[in-house]
Amino acid sequence: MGKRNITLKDLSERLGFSVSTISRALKDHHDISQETKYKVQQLAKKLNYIPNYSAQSLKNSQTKTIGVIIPNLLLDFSSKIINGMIHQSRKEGYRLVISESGHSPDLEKDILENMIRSGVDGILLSLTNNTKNIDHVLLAKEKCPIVLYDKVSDKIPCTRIIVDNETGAYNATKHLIDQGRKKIVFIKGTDHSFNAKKRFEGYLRALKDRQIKVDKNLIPQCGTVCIQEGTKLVNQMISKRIEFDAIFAVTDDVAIGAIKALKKHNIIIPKQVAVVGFSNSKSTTIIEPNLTSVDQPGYTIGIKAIEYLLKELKLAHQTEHLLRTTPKTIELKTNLIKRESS
Amino acid sequence: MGKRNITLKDLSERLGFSVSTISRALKDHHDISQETKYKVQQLAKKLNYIPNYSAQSLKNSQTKTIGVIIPNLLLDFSSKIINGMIHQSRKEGYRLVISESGHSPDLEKDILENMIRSGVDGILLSLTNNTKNIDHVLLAKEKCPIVLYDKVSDKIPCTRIIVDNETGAYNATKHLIDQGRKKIVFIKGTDHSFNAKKRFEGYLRALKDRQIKVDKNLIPQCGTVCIQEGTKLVNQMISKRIEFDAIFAVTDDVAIGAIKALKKHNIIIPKQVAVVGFSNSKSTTIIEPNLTSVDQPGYTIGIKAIEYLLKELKLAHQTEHLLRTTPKTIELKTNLIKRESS
DNA sequence: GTGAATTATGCAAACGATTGCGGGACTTTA
DNA sequence: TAAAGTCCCGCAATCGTTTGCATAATTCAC
Repeated sequence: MGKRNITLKDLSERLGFSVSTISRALKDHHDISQETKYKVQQLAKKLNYIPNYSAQSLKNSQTKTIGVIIPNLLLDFSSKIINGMIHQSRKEGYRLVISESGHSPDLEKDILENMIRSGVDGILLSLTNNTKNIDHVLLAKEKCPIVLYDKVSDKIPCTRIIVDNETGAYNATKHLIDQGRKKIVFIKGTDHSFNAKKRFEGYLRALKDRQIKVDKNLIPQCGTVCIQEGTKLVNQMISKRIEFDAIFAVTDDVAIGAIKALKKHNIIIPKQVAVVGFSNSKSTTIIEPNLTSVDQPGYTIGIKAIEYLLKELKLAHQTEHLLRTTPKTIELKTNLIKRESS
Repeated sequence: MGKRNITLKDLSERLGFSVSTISRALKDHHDISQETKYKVQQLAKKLNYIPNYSAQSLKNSQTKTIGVIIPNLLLDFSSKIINGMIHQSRKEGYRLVISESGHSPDLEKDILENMIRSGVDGILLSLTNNTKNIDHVLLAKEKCPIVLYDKVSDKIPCTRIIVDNETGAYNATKHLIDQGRKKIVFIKGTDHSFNAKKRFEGYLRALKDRQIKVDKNLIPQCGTVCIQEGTKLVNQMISKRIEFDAIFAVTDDVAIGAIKALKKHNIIIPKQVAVVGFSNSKSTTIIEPNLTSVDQPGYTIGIKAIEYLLKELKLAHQTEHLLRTTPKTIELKTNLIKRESS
């Protein structure tokens, strides 16, 4: 602004070449002579020519932008994922348009539609905890490639980038069992969360492996997944005089809430009760005792999500239409970080 | 895309109207008869017509997207800011392209240029802690409106959205003084950080107001601003047998590091030493004792940043060129949250 | 020295939407 | 009945870039 941006036409007028020659010269087309290329490229540099993105998008019908939908940005884990996406997309020459659904399915739907209207080449989607109806996703999928990450659903036939929640939870539980813990509480997440379900399955498998029988009293369930809820549930168990020697919580926040409750009742961690969380968020090293937790490779999720989406974009671009590749599921390994709480 | 997107031309062919009539009918132009409008709008809805963003951008020479550059996403405060931006921009019909500079001036410069190439209408910029040379920003400012937020510089003549760091620090320090604390440590941030400087000034003013003289021994300085650094500095002071009865840290992380050091030395908080941080991050309620901290309205910063940038965009659009409005500085109030640590 | 191949460039349509201008059909006014 | 006004609508240019095709100039082979 100030003054208008330089265009191909400007260059063409200054140099006496046609616009098409300028265009080709700038992209080193073999039809153009070295001399001409040189002149054009020099002038372009001198005048700081910047190709008009919109015009290119219009012509090439690709916007080089990727939409990202995330339920909650205010989590360490989310930031890590976004970070990976930012870095990888930058490397690949794509822009990222990021929006937050705040765990509202309606907003999710709206954002999805909006992104498609505003012309993104593809979308990275992590579902709301409350997304039950998935029609809007299926519909969106008809218009542009979608890759699911972290919070996924097996009802949506898209490539999925997730962590191996089941094995992560299995290892965490086994870690507790190996210490001789027998009465291991599992604080469950909400019911229709894919991840929460997998973590529960991991817990169950570990118990089964070691022939510990499942005690429903030891498996309270969160309404919302947060610190307060962890505290509340553990308080309840204590006041019901339910006995336990370990707690594995579906989430770090819940685990931290649990720790707070235990400390309030002067229960010694990890001597009397060991605690393990899930996510390895920053808080794990701030709470005392430091919380053992299952680390999820958020940054890598971000990277992979971009990678796989771009693969699909390239395929779609070659074949000139959305193809129904059999969706893959990429499961990333978790890593149990042992700390003072266990 | 399976099948091509519907265009105005498609509608025009189906209905027998010209493309221009279709265009006008869709935007409720008064030149078009009710009947025609109805027909067009019906068919558009039925076929799910989506105007081509790139074409509109090209024609209107505005992309309806805003670039956001942030030094570090992995902070509660950053997430809050981004959140505010996301919500406000959405409300105003703008998209957000977000990138992270990782506190690298080179990357900052590169991202800035890239955003301008890729055609954003305006940019929201929070500077790197290491940005000394600001030429790239001034240069970018010639091409598109920039609003600075949070980490700003007074050398750049742009509108600034910041919190009132000085008053925040002043109040925090006064709070400590009011409790009878006399030997108040201030753990300083890096030297050329605008915010850190202001916080230090607030600290100094409070001391001056209460006629406490400044003791350089009580003002250690961070290399990098993090937990470890806080611990290290406090450990040093203790081993040097420097006496103090309160610590005000430039950042929550530093304050948390300080608390860890104090606890390790069995110093009772807040009885022997009170601690106050800055930012009111999530960790403040996880560390024990809970940390008193200066709350910064991150979400509001995000909102305001978008608001003021859009104001400038509208002005620029009216006057058809970048105008040098005298840049305003919007200072948002902070709020001291008192907790157990003081 | 003629035809073919190569090299370098320009023409013009296309991408999809917007908009100033012009004009036909119809109604109103004097 | 002629002039003026109103209402609807289409033509065509435009935004900046890309690209298939045509064309002109030059070179090569025989």
